[in-house]
Amino acid sequence: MSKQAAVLSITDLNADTACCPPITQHRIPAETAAVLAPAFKALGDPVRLQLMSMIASAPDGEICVCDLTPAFELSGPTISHHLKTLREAGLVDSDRRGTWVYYRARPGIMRQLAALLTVDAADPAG
Amino acid sequence: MSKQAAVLSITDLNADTACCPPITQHRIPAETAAVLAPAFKALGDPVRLQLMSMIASAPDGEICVCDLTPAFELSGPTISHHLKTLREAGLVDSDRRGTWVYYRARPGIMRQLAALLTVDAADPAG
DNA sequence: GGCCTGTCTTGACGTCTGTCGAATCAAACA
DNA sequence: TGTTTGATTCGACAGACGTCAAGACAGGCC
Repeated sequence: MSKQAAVLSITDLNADTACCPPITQHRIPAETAAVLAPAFKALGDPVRLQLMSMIASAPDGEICVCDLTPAFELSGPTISHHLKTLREAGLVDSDRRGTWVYYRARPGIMRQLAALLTVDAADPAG
Repeated sequence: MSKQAAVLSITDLNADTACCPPITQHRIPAETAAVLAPAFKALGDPVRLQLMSMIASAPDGEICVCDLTPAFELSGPTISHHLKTLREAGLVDSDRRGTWVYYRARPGIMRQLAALLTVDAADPAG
């Protein structure tokens, strides 16, 4: 998969190297925006943001759905739906182990999003 | 404005000091998620993400709406609507100067969001 | 095998969002 | 003052989203 490809994918976003410079430095191409926006969108719901933080801050690097669901006053299917959204956005990975399903954060894409929002001290915007 | 207030506001998000540790370190409280999620949500649309990058990377730190609108194949009202969304999320500031309206990025909240997504090398998730 | 527990999928419903055309507001200029 | 140009607001509509109830599936235990 060449780095020069015009169209990015979730795979690229989870790579170790940054896919894009901060938005304070260059305008994002439409193709890049189309790939990155869903990730931000997935974090744009309070429930999913909390879910994401619970998963990302889990002591063992992963957390059981059975620990996530009771933390909200929402039905099981609703939590499952939100987790699916996070999964499809490439933010988390799931893994069934026996009866329970465990979720794990994907640090690569989180780094990409953080890098994109980086504000350099010397930026005009700063 | 005390730092211990349970409820945050957009003002807090634009402060220079970080309001919250990275989500890889602590679970986000519901109140914090409720304040931060709209900012991510605002960035969750490809058009708004491009608008934000055009504004944040503007050479003079600000950019005229008249330069933003022709960059998209969308009507003026639609661009105006997206800009309003970014404004209400606290991501940009607008400023009318004579005939034209200029938009400027608010680096404070961008830093907050970036800090929230920071993945430390020593994190279990990393 | 049969049952139970836990999770995910499906279908449905009300609400929110993105988009546009028309109207409105603000500033400059003749 | 009246006209022109630029940006926002209003009203409307199709499509997407968040939520739940009901059903289906996977795995463990008797």
